[in-house]
Amino acid sequence: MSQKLVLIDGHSILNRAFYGVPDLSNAEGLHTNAIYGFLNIMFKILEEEKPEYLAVAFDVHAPTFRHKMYEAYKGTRKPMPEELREQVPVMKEILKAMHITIMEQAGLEADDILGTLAKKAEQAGLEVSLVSGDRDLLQIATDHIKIRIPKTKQGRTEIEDYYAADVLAAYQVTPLQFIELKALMGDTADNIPGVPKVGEKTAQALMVEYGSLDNIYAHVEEISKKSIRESLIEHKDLADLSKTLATIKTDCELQLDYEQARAEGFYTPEAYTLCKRLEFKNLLGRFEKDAAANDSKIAESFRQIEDKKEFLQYLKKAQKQKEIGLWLITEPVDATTKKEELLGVALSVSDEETVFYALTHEKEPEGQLSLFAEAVESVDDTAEITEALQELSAGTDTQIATFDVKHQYDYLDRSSTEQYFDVLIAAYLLNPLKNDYDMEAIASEHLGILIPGRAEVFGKRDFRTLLSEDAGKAMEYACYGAYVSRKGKKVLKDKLEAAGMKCLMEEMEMPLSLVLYDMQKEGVAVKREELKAYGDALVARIEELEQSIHTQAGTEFNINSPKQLGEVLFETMQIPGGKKTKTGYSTAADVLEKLSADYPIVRDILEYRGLTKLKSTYADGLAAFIEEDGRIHTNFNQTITATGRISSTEPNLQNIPMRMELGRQIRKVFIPREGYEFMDADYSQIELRVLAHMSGDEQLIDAYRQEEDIHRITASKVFHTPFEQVTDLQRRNAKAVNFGIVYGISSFGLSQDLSISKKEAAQYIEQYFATYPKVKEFIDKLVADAKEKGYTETMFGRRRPIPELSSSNFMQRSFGERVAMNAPIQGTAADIIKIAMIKVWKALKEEGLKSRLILQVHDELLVETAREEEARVREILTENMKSAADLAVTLEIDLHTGNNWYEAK
DNA sequence: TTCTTCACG
DNA sequence: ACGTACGTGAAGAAA
Repeated sequence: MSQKLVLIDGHSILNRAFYGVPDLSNAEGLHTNAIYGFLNIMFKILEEEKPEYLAVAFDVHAPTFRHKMYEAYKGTRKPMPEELREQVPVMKEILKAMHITIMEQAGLEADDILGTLAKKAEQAGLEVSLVSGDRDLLQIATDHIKIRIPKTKQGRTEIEDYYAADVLAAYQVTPLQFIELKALMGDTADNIPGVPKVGEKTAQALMVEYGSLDNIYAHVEEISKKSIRESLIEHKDLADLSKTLATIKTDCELQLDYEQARAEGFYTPEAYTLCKRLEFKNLLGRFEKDAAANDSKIAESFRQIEDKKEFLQYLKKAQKQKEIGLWLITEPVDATTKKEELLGVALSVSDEETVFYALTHEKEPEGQLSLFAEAVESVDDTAEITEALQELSAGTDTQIATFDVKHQYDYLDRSSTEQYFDVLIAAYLLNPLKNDYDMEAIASEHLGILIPGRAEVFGKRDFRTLLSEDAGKAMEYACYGAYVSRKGKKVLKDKLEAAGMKCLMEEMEMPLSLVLYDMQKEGVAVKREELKAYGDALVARIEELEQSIHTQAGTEFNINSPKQLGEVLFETMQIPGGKKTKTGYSTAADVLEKLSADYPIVRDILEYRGLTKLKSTYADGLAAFIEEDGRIHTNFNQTITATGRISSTEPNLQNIPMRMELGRQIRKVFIPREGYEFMDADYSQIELRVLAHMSGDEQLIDAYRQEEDIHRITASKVFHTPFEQVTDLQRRNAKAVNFGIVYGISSFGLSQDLSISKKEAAQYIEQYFATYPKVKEFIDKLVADAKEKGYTETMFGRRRPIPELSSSNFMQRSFGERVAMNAPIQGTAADIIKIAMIKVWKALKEEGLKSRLILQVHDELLVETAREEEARVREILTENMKSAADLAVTLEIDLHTGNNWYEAK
């Protein structure tokens, strides 16, 4: 058996894959569909052929001789879409990482490289498979050179194979004649003009009859069809040019280094890391076992300390270190609670030394006393270890790098945050668009090292199980955490500094992490019984509505199912209001509301929807989160949002009903503890004020100086109406435009919101911009700057990348533009309230007050206030919120107190 | 797991 | 011509 060479036409396959694979992108916003498709095709071919050698050819972007000839003839080539262009360098990077030979040479097209290499290999006695999406290559086919054309359809890749005989069978011409066939018929995709009026059929007939281009012209007078004959004669120059264009060179000065082109050693750690970054989860398996061998080098320096005394001494010694990495592993005590216990401590002091200690926990004796109870020296050493950790982390002599510090404050010194650096927060600031920031991702993206992933190590096990089942793995996993934290700090700190976010990190996010920790720890008291009663009260009405809806529909169905509901309303009942979504009928509230006037059943459905939402999400949902202390401890997440806001989960306490009275009643179950009251302060239109400041628009700033209803003033200015005569409608419209500006205005969006025509909406916007000209200037500049830099920035330097801005897709690009307008405004407002939170928290703490900050809802702070401290807390909130930022307009707040959250709003 | 809907700012 | 307002999280259904 002779040896085999696989040659791949890089751009052509990438192109095929780009159009054949649905749009994909990773968390960085990089499009990846073409790369994904390419790799799939390549792996498929490799598995089929098992070749000895492999090379990929690319065009160099500089125009080649053939292009120039063509461009001289007719314009330029169609540009490559940006989504594809950005994938080319990454594709090459991944091929390089896989040690696959890339052939490219200025002045040579990929076709010529492929043709030359194929012919040379054939002469050397190899079997050649040439993979391309381009039928042009068929002219190269012989008995030993197989042209393979992959077709991607419906996610499946099928490959058409052509030896010389197959070309003859398919086109009735030999591969060499195929060149002239192409020259006659042309190829728009390949920019070969061809002879006008000669298409595939005519060209084929001519070639079959005359055998060559020369022979056709020798007998051109015999051609019966007048129009074809004349076109051939008139456009002989085009035929000749086309032949030159269509001919692939096979005699270039080019050598393939067969040693380097060996088809082996693809699965390198670099390639694995890249695949991971590109989020090709199902390709990762190919790399894993080879990559695993490489992991162990770092892990060789990891060790476990078994003896508690030894570990305590180690912690003491570590206090002399200036920089350490520390990672504490905690897990909930059991599935019923959020309460966690400390399971392990990993400490990394240098590249050579990272250690791990596993804590022991005394377990309650179950059932009868064991005979061996005396023999088991199982004591809970949490207290001792915690004490040592507190000592280690107190003061600023030892800088501690860690991952997710908020989850570890239980065991650390909390008198300041200056000694901590959280690589999780740093990674978030550097790119807030990612879905998760696990240790593996940070290690690979920022340190370029490969570490075993959580899923890989744990499977479905938790850390506790892992410790008992595979202590070595558990130790290694924990140590990686400390190691990556310590190493990552240096890199991330530099990156933050370079991006101008050092201050944001050190003075805003790190202190905030402790504030959020305290808020979570504090929680908020909820009246369990009242919440239950609220839910029960809903049930009766829900059941009544369910009956009524089923009766009116004449059929029993699941009202909660949009699919069934759509079918019942728009098919069974024949209610007009047609399709909307790709999966079926839309039954969203705005659709149903338009129908509710005419159809009683629709009114019932809307009411039903509202009530079941309250029951499931709030009544039942919240009840499940009340802990033993009678309080709900939400998670405040600091590394989720794209704009810098914080988010709340398990449960979400940032979306408790407010706008509708019935829902709002739920707020009555949130109560202060005995002897306390709630004090709630929210910023008044903080985003619009931020807009006024950032744009510097004198009119808008002036409007705020008047301390009057801003929407009314806007209406007065925009509609040229005296302030007192502004109608409610005018005010509502002005308010919608104000909101629209903050969201990244579009006439369509505004028209939807106000139920007016796009044209009218556009007029409002125009008038608004005429009133506030600098606002227009400002948001235009935001978009322009973002396009140039690829990201937007808040007043405090927080960045948000906007990859969509370079999209060739209108929808995506428009989205990017709206985001560019919104993110700096929403983000700056988020920054301001974060500053306020830190200031309020500090003031309460420094003055030794009992009152506590417990909730944040984007522009609102809730303080559980000791009654005797009311006056002082009022001052603290007011002062600190107002002075959180120095803007051209004042920051105003609305502040209320009450015996529950309902009263305090 | 993904989609649809809906609660909040 | 394209088809949306910005930012979240949770529940239930469908796939």
